[in-house]
Amino acid sequence: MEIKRKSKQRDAIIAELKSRYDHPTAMELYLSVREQIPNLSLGTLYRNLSQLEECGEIIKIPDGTQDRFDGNPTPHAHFKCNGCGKVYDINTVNNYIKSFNDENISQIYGYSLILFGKCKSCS
Amino acid sequence: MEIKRKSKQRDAIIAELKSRYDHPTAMELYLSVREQIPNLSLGTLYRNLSQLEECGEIIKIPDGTQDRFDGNPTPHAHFKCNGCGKVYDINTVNNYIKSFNDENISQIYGYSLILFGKCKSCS
DNA sequence: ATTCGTGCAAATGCTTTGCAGCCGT
DNA sequence: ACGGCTGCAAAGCATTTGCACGAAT
Repeated sequence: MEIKRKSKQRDAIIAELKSRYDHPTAMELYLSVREQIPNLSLGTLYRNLSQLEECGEIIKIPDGTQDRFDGNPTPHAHFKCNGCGKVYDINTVNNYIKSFNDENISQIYGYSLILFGKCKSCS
Repeated sequence: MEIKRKSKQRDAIIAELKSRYDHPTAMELYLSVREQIPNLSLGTLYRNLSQLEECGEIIKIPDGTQDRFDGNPTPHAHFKCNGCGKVYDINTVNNYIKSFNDENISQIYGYSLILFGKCKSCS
């Protein structure tokens, strides 16, 4: 599906997602955007999130439980702390992954890497 | 939750999962194991899968849509082909990831890496 | 005998979808 | 005015859970 018109709902969703760096779940995002657009529908949120993901504006992070969303569409890795539950960005692996070679692989379009462990402030 | 007794259902689930290398979804696994245990319940399958994941016997692969399961608990990367939908194992990244360093990270327990692209036979 | 594990079915929770009306073009 | 986008509510689907019974120790 493609985006043909603008809407204040979608603008607010994008703005909210790009302004924060905590990789919210759909519900967290919903609650935030609702502060500006009180009658925003959850269906609209999901419809917009999948449209935006499809056209590469945002990315979806499967973290094992719920999906999370990231306003930074450049593929990058994530680190999830078992202690505090925070999800951090990691940018330095990118080149390594992209140039990765394997007998089965012909082309790599993208990836999702999530590390699990303990962050410095939790240990 | 911990495993206290043995059951033929769990044995069959483990055996099936360890004998195949295609990273089945819960439903695919259910249908296979049902050939040996026709009245296996889906609830039992899920209960066992999460127990086994918890005690490190198997791992869960979040691939963006449904979860898949892997009988090889050693952390390793996966590659999913957009063309045929197959999920391949990749073992060579392991050392790189495990030794990875970042200012926020204190310890890495495990990771989930999935690459998306086209495999050789699909291009 | 105890109590864990199972089958069954109902419940849950996230996400998707159908539809009528609204809004951007 | 046309057709996409929205809100609402119902539906969908994977997964979880409550309960009574069967099975392992």
